[in-house]
Amino acid sequence: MEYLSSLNDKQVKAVKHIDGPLLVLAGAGSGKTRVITVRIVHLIAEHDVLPHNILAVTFTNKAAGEMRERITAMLIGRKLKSAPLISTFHSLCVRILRQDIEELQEGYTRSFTIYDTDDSLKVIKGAIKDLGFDTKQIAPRQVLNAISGSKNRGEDHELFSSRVDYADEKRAAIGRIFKAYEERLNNANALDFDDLLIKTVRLLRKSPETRAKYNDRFKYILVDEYQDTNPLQFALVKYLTEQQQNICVVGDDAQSIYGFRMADIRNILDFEKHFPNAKTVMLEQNYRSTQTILDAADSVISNNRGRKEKKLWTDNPDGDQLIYFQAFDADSEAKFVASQIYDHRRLNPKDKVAVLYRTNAQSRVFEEALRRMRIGYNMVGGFSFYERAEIRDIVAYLKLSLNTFDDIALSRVINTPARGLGKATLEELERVRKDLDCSYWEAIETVLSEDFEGTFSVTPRAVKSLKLFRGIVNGLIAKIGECSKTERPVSDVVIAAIEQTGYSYMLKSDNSEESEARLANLEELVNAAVDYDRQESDGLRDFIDHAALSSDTDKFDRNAPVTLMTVHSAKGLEFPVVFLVGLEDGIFPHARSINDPLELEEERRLAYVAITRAEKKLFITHSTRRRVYGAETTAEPSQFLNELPLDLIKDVSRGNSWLSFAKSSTTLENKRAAAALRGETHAKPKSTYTGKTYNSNEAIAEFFKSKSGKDSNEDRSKESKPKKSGIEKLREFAGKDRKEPVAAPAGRFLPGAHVRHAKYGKGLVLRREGSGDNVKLTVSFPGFGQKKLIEKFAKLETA
DNA sequence: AAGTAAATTTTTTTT
DNA sequence: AAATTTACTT
Repeated sequence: MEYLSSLNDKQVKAVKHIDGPLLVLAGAGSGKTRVITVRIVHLIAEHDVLPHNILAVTFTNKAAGEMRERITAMLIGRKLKSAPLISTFHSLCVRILRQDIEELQEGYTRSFTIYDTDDSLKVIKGAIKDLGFDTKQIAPRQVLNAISGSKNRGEDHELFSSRVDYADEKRAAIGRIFKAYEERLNNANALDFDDLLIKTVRLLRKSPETRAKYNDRFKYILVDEYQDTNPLQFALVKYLTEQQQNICVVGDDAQSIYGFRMADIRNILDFEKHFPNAKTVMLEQNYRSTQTILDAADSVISNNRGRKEKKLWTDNPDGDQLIYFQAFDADSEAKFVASQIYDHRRLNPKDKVAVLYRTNAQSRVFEEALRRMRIGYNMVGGFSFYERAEIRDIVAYLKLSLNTFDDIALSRVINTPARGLGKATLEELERVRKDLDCSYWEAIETVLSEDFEGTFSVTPRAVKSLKLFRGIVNGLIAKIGECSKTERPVSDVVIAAIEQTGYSYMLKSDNSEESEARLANLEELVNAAVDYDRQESDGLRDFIDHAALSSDTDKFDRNAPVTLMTVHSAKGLEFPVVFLVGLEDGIFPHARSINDPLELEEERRLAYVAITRAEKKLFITHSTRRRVYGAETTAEPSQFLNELPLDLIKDVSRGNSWLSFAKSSTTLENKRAAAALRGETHAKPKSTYTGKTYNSNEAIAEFFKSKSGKDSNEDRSKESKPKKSGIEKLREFAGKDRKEPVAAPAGRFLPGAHVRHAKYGKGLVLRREGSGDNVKLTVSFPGFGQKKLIEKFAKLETA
């Protein structure tokens, strides 16, 4: 049991708890993955549990892969007949459904197709058109979000529609689209990502036998990142552990960052309620970061109201200060990051570096800067291999061959490569499909069948093309059958799909560089297929499932010197050096979250996750100018910067920065103001607040008021979740405020104007009240918060 | 029917 | 600014 010696007492406690529910509340960097992996090894080695009977569930393939690797390494040398199943929620569901979905009797067969987000959007677009709506009035993306949200809360389209207020036309429309969407998926024998969970839960609910079967199979279940489970995932866990109750969940409420996917933090907070007799272990010793980094993280997260008090501590040294850089624009920010990486790696070549940003769109400038300095990097997320058009085309051929009801796959490839099937033919086909209420494939069969010759308005040329297309797909179907018993059931079919569809001919006859790159990509697909065949091959279907469920996130390479990724993707990872970039209001926290206190708290947890990724060095940067949709805008420093302990930060900006102002402003007045905003009577002695933190109702009220002047034309009323009435009122208030005409003489400081103040420096005018000599201005000074000034006395200058 | 030019939209975060 | 969709020419 030497593997136990490397654990602390609490960790050992978690590992040694065998039977019954166990909750491990594990702070950032407290060795949570270690506990899970050692626990699994312990179950096998000491308690003779068959690996086959163990299930560990994670959220990402990346996490699953990592865990699998570690466990395999620890179990090396033991002769085991089976391996524990380590899987994401989604692939677990696919595994169950591929076996038992027919029990559900909802018309689905085992050869169902998985629709990814892109496919779903296409279905929605089709449904919108079919119902006579316009995609301009109803954004498909918005519909998908509404549908997905509803599904993840465990609601179906009927429940959705029953909740429609008749005055709300848009919601009523979405309800109808929802229904049509479900019908289309059902007809196509297709499941979207959410359906994978829904159908599995429904199956387990419906069939006690199936439930018993999996309870029997999975005697010990572990769930990682439990704070990110949504109601469906919770239900799944509940059913799977119904009999044996051997459930171990690990998570940290402070790191719950998937609220937008309906993750419910209460799942972890109420674990003891959901699973009586649960034992709880708290892991609070951090092994990862320096004290300074932990202080910074704690200082930020302590601004959240809804959280379990947890005190993370470490034996690690204080370490370096945080390094702060304010850039002039996004390019100079990237340049700074690249040169710092260069310098750091010259002295510490072994240190892995991560650049973390809020949104994928930010990655570009960093890629360019790193390339310019010839620093090798690895980017996670963004554009996945399987998202490339040529890969998707070939995969679509394969999906269609496995399931000819897959309308989306069919419409993707019917004229790819071009074979002379144009708009007219496709429209005729669509009509036939609608009239007969069948799939495209059946429509093609009908159009081509001799019984109906002359019935349809298709040109002879089109008939020829359709026959060609049908021949190709039938050829592939035959090929799949032939190859299924051979040594190469996947790669031979993939090669056939590339060759027989005319795809490789198309790319080869076009001698552009792009075509060559695409051919190379297809070769990579073949390589992946060959690899798949070489491993214990589960056949073509699994290969395709894998393509659907893998996002490039799991392509994370721990050996890459520099990794670029979103903060979300970085969860669960750690790096000696971390750059947290783009700390600006509107980016981090994201503009979409700024108006909702709960979403803002999630952004703060996200910031907490970002900070706690760092082991030794943390760089934080922001830029004063940034392009949004190609237009240059000025950017305010992130409100989270205000929440950091400023005395732990070293400013390396050129010239005067937001931080230099913030640091010099430690007047009593500001401290009092900050304390009052937090609803405290006395400022904490340790506090270094200088500005406003937006976490009290008053502050939020002021925030709304101030924003009203800024983007006055924006319609932000639509499709908002039910919120606290107080917030609604504030919005209304902000709305009224907005309409008030601002009758100020020209040349004065109107809302939106950039001004300079002798003491506070640059600021933005948010509000203007009164007239004549009594004009009062509300001005936001980065680092000082908002100030009310009498225009006459303030001696403001235009900046 | 296919290729090109013009217009329009896009950005949260992920399986 | 880039990518996607639509409109227009051949």
